[in-house]
Amino acid sequence: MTSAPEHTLAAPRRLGRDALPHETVALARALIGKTLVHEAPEGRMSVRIVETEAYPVGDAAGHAFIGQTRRNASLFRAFGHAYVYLGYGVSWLLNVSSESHGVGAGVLLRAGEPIEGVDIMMRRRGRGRLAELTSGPGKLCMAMDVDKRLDGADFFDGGPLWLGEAVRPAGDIGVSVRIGITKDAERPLRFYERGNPFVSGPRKLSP
DNA sequence: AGTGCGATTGACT
DNA sequence: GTCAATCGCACTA
Repeated sequence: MTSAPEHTLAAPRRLGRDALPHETVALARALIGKTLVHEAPEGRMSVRIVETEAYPVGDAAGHAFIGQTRRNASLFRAFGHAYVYLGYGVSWLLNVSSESHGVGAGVLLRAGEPIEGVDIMMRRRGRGRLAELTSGPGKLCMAMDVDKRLDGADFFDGGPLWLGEAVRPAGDIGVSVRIGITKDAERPLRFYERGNPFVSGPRKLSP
């Protein structure tokens, strides 16, 4: 054999806590192209992050804006913890806590490009098109088996949910307003990889 | 104890 | 394109 099996090409190394910027908006941008991995009981799944949204300190649209509560407590944990909550009573949504302990801010992971465990994710999502497997925050969590159990998990403590180096460098990064919010709606805090078919939302917002 | 509301999705016209 | 589903949580009383 002259070439390695495809799955070995896709295995990234774990990123350390200080390999990413702790400031919220910088983190949202830096996460584009990085790998999100979940080593779940049913198998290992990973995606290349292609869309994020920043919810910085003092942002009226952020869940931390009202202060720390039971629901948003994970946003106030140290940099690099998972904040998972149920949106619209229907979908789980995954964030990475940013800044430092006691400061409520985070980055929403909105979409990924499937890399490993595509068969597992397709099964979890039911029959559907590959283009819609992980092209939205709720779809991403459904596919990767992320739910309330992972709320508060540390991305950098060697656990099953972690962030890895980029399998392929990020391309041109677009910026737009965030999707589906009404407060502080005009702020350009959504980041996505231009031209990537797995980015969510209206084409209008992702030229 | 009751009320209102989403950082969404998928089904349907 | 429109719109209902669905429920944990924060808030009011």
